Amino acid sequence: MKRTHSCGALRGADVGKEVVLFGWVQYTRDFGGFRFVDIRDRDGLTQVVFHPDVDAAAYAVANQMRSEFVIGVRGIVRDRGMQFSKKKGEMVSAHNPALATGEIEVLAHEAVVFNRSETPPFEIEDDTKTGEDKRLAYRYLDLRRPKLQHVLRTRSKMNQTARNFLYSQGFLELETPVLVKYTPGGARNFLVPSRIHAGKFYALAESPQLFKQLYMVAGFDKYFQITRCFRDEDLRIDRQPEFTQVDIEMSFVTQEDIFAIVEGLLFAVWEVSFGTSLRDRYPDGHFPRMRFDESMEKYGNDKPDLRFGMQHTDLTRLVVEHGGGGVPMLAEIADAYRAGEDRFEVPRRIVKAMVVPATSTLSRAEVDKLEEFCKGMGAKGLARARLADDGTWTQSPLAKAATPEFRAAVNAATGAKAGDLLLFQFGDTAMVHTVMANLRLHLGRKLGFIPEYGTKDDWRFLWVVDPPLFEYDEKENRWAAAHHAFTRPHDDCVQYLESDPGRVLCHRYDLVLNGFEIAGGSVRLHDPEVQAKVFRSLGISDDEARAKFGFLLDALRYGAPPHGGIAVGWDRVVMLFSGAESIRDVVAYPKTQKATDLMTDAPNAVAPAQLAELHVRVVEES
RNA sequence: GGGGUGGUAGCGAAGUUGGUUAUCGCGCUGGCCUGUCACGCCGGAGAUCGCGGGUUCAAGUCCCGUCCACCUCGCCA
Repeated sequence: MKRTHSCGALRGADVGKEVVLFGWVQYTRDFGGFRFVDIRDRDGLTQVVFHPDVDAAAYAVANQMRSEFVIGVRGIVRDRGMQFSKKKGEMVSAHNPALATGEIEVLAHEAVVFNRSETPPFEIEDDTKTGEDKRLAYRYLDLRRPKLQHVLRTRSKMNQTARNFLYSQGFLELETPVLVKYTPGGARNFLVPSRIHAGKFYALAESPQLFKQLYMVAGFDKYFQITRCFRDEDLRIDRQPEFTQVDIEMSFVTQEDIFAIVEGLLFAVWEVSFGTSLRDRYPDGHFPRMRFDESMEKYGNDKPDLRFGMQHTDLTRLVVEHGGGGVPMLAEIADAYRAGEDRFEVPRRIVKAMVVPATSTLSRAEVDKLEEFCKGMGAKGLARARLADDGTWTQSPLAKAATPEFRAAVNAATGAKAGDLLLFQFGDTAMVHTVMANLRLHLGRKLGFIPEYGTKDDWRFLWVVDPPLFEYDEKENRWAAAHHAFTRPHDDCVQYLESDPGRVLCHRYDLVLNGFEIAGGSVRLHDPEVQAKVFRSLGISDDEARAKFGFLLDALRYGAPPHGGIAVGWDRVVMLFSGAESIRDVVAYPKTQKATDLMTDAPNAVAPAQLAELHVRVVEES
């Protein structure tokens, strides 16, 4: 037998043809005298009829068939036609409109079982309720489900589209090493011991960052790569320890040129994923932009989900003006600002609020649960106030202390109306941002403004631009590079590099989609003088810089072109475009949240001899 | 490392204030059935209730510890 069609191919027009189908048994339905077998492959499902009057041998084979057996069938395509339904007592159409092949069936003249299957640990069907851990342990069975087949096929098409698009724009697909030198800072690296060099290690590349810049120095002008990156950090719903980036770097470009390429790329990929044009939503072909500081102020993070409102209001200045408004804990913050211990340019402590609309009634118990939710993220509590008709606050520990002037000012600043619920956070800036950002998302889901996962067919792309070059490391008590030390500062900020590092903005950009960062990059710093200033701000001496990044600094002195680039988090794009619940649903063989592989049981211990060869000794922790 | 949710036949779930044969659906299996398509009908097998301690006359249920999965903070330039 030689296969003639896939299991999703046959239609009414094929009636009368002799065909051969290969595939897996999806369901069997036995009627005593004859038997239906649904045969499945990656293309679809076809109903096969086995009847002893047509071929007794084939019918006998069919009686052996069970779920997931691998079979071959030769037979004639025929229209399902009208059939007498015993249940309904009349002639009815036997067509199945739910099935692409539902007009026809194959009347079997010959059948073969290529391989039997043990009863699978779970059924191969799309609306599976089987737990993810079970499915990961039998991933090869899970991947048989049409849903996952579809995701991986779409992913394949998206890869092809990305390649075609970037080739069409003059890019070269160039490779970079995975085994690289360890460089400190940034994400934790996986380390690979060297057998040849006792006591020395490679790192798995967390990104091709340095090598793609060296390609620019080497004159390749436009580089891209669909590449695997490795980071030994804790996992999340959108993070895997190994993940795929569409990595891009270009010479002689501005930020605008890079945006245009990524927009073009995503418009093209969107089209093959959805069969529609993103121009329906973004007619000029560009995504909107927001400054980093605006994003932080209104959304508490640098990846705002724009599908709903409930923006934050920064009340810090207002609190300072009102001397705390009568509330002791706020007065403490106000005093610190007035005494100059805190300053607005680089605030260490802030006060923020958000409004939960009156239409979204939250019970007292629910708000108490929200408070626990906040405490889990480091908040001391969750101050709240419900607005009465006259603007006074009820259900609030602040109600008595707050002065009427302060209360009115807060109501005005936040735009809160009668019945609305005000939620407050104050204290350490990073904590307040984290808590408020997650609170907003949590409420957004709880109140039904956004779904638990997926998009609800609402797509909000956004470039977040002009972030600070440095952020202050409270633990180390010094300035650190927010992205990396080779990001180009804004020209009008260079003057502050050494005097006031916190004010320096830079040419870094992230592309955000519905609250997920799907791409990030920067225009690189290629001016050695400015580079030296950046290192000085970071407290990195010339010697240190040379030890860490010597090869790159050398390269930049041999005629480095101005250049910049970006990396697209490909798994996240596939996840969002395919409506998957997590990144694991778009990675064929993913790791668990503890970075294990439930199917292969990686990572595992190895034999002492193997360790000895690598000059590695394992130390038992006490 | 912190906060949270869950773990009961192969799979998904129920299990009351602790009470003696641990329930249901799917799957599996035997039988019947000539138009189903998640076929239907009748019967059957299948569980050390994640694991280890403890309290109790008695623990799936209460307590302590621990493992696994998931969400999240920290972390992820």
